[in-house]
Amino acid sequence: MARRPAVTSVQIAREAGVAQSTVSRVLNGGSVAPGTRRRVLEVLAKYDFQPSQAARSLVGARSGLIGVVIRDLTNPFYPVMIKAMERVLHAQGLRLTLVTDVLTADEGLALLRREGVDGVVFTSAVADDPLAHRIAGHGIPLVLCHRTLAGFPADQVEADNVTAGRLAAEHVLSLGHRRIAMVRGLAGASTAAQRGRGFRERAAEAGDAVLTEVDGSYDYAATYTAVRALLSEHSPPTALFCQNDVMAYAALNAAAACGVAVPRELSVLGCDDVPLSAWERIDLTTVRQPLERIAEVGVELLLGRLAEPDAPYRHEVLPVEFVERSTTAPA
Amino acid sequence: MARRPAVTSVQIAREAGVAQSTVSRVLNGGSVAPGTRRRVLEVLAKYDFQPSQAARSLVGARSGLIGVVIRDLTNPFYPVMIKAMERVLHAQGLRLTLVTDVLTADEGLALLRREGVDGVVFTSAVADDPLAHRIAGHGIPLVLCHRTLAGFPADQVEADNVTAGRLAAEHVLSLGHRRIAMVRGLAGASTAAQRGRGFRERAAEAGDAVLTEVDGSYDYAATYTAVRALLSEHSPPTALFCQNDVMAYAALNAAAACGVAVPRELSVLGCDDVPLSAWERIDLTTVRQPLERIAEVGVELLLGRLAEPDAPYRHEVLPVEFVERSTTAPA
DNA sequence: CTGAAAGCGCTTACAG
DNA sequence: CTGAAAGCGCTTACAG
Repeated sequence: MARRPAVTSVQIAREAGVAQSTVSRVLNGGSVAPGTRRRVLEVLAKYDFQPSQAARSLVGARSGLIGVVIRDLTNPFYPVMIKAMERVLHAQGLRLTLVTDVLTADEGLALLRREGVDGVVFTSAVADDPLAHRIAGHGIPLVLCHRTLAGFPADQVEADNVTAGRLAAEHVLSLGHRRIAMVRGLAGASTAAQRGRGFRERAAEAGDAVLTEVDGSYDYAATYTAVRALLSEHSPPTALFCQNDVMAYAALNAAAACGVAVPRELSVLGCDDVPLSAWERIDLTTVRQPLERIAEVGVELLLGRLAEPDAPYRHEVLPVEFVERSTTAPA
Repeated sequence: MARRPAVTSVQIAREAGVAQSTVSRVLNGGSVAPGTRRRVLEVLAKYDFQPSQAARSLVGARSGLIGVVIRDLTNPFYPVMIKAMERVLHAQGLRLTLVTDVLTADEGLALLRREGVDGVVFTSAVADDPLAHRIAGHGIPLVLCHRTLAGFPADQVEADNVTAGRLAAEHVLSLGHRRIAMVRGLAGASTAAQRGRGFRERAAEAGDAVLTEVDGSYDYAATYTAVRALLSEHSPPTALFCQNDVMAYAALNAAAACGVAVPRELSVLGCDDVPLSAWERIDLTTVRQPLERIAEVGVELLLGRLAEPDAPYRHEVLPVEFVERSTTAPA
């Protein structure tokens, strides 16, 4: 079996002629005489010794494992975030365990508990999220990252999504569009609520804009269908704000399928600025949120929390930036 | 600390009035009298007990953890595979730990050993891969999945990549193209070698085709640059076969950047058929390999190996399928 | 600085 | 069917 380690700290100790606890000390940076340390290090190197994580986390105060809860790994958004988190965690000698939507909330929680994660970065919160509450209820430190929950007792980090929505509306209005539509993200997601609010408020300020809303739920297929229906109505909108990039891709493709020219007949805007959006074939006008930075801050907040469990909660709001590309044009 | 479980099997045992070993038996399906089992189950449910994985894998024969070695998570290829693997593993009560290119080979190996993985699904093999050899060298069962290594002592599963290359060449030739280019994948990757071979052989059979090759290393940026250079030569090719879809996207975007019309001036073909390729905005002619099936078979081979360590090695080759879309046209 | 010992929470023979 | 005990490989006080 692969499981049982080929060599344990006891054997290292024997060969180095010291006690097992001494091996443990050189491994964990305890006080050891230079000569002893050198001798142990040699044997350690000889066998390329790797201490068993299972034993370590069974006895130690920490497992060194951080749970990361995401939704759909195939949304190009998440790989970017995960990679950024992995980098920060790895620099601290920590590992990451992924909980995706392949698991139910119950299964995800059970997993995080069985694994004994030190904390959780939660990226997929929705209003009254049962999983977020239950994780916290089990006393597992967590931070809300990317999507937040008002009043939730935890550190939180998100983009300035209200401004993102306002910037999108601003652009659409300045191009002269007045028949406007918005594809909403997932009900209950703070990003959807905030982007929607910013867009609506700014659109209302114009006075003469007509805003239609349809549901996309941050889902490609649902959006594709919804936008095809929208575009075949009597007087379709001339501009369409999608609350994230993936829905904007669906809209772009739906428009192509309907023979609606972008941006000549329809302007399309997204929100996120995933790398894909900069491709010439897509070239999506969107609002950039600092994806990697959000992920990094999420992890940093969690590590800070683990270091100082009683510090006051922090809530970071990161700036967004409008990115004009070629899917938008004057009405 | 989150780490220390709120309730352990000893406490469950006490409350149920049985020995701790009895709790273990109902947890693991040992023989227990119906009445006793019911009583224990009740207490288990009352606390929603979750046994510590650390303790379990420390003492048990298996950790229940499978390592999955991939390269770049941001290649849309991998999320699809990982999701498929997660599903199969989850159905067996197993978990997955990801090793990506955020880690060096040394770090990846150390991680897999410390974690005590029961086995590894290796998807990123290159010729003489040091990591694959070293994993095997440590006695950790592994299967080569998606990319293979001739003569490597392990179960292997891959697509019929030689045929994939042939099908691509066949299509290009039948459209009348004779000035042809191929963007090669990563040197040392079996997929690149096989797809290249199939394409070259079939192209050679035409007798009058001129084939140029450039390096893309399965990398978006490298391919983008290489294709821009290629398209600005005196007599650029009229058809371009990219050994995977990501490189084809780079080619499509590079062509757009150069003002080269696809498919009128340049036909572009990929290989993989990632979901993205079906988008109207991309609509890439490509050769489909059964992504999810490859992932599933990879996991199944590994589980089979764990069940029967001495079975003869299996080598599965899964069929591919040509998918004509709109990025190719007659010369 | 270093060793002997306890103990983390389980699974697995071993008795009965 | 069930309990008592050993032991997995470590970390962490506790002595010396």
